[in-house]
Amino acid sequence: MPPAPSPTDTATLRKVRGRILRWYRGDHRDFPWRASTDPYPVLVSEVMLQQTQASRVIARFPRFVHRFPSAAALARATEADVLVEWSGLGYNRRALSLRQAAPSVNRNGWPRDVPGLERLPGIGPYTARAIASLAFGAQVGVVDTNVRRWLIRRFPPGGTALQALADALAVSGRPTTDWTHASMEFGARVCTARRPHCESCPLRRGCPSLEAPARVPVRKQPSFAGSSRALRGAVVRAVAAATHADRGARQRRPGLTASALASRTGHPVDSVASVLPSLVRDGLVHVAGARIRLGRRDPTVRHIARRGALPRLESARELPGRVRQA
DNA sequence: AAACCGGGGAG
DNA sequence: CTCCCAGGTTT
Repeated sequence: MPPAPSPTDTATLRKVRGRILRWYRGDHRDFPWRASTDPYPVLVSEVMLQQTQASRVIARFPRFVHRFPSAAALARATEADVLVEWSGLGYNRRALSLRQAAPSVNRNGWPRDVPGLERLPGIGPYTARAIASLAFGAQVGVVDTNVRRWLIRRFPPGGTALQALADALAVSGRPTTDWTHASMEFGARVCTARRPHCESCPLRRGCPSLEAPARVPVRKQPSFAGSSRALRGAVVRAVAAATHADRGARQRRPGLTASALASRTGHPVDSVASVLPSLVRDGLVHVAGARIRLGRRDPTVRHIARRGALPRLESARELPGRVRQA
């Protein structure tokens, strides 16, 4: 007698995949980052989308790729430029990682497999698989918070790791781009976190969570209001805004004093000062004299300022490299 | 494993 | 108000 079919046998997986794809092709949102499979815009959008609602990325993604149209352009930009363009998106360290990844792909080309992609700064298991799948057509499952939720509800923990389950669903012998978008969008719009739309779900038939969908716990976060993260964010935003304004005004002494920062963030100067060391350590700001400036200290600017003269053109590559963190 | 890292919108 | 969001890095 043959063994009972596993709840995750091939036929079931194919059925689930087909239903979600059919649902997706019938009705899906039109995001700007779905227009291209070029790895650079895919990378930019996926980093922006980390822990950030798609609705908030819609307006920012086109601006960013217009300002920095290629990995080469991003590599040429200063950290301050990138932070200004990133301002307001949150998790500012993402912008620095992205900026840092650019010269790497310029020198070495794009890593085409997941392990290679994961070695780029700011790219973890999710983003590496998203790029591999969306830009290079790799048959790998992409598990974001939406996919994780619907997989757990449709295939309650049965010993199969979520990643393996997602991988099995992705293997179809055909391009994975549609499936990857569909899988995430299904979780975002149908199998939602709070009140899933079971009544109109394409996976109604055979779903063990039908009508009694469990809450799938997400990583919990400390409260944001009044936190040091909120203060850090306010400081970086204020410095970025001042930097942006200085560019327009050809200001020769960019940056803000601590008291100006206190005034613009509405926090006591002591509080502002208390978060500066961590911001400096992260490379989000640096202190030049009495002013707080955006990004890491630029060694070439320091060199120029000290000598009071422009360096010769060919000496640019001999200038000291950026100071490594201790 | 737990802490840290933004900010905003939905419920 | 709480919860959640196309996560990653560091300790």
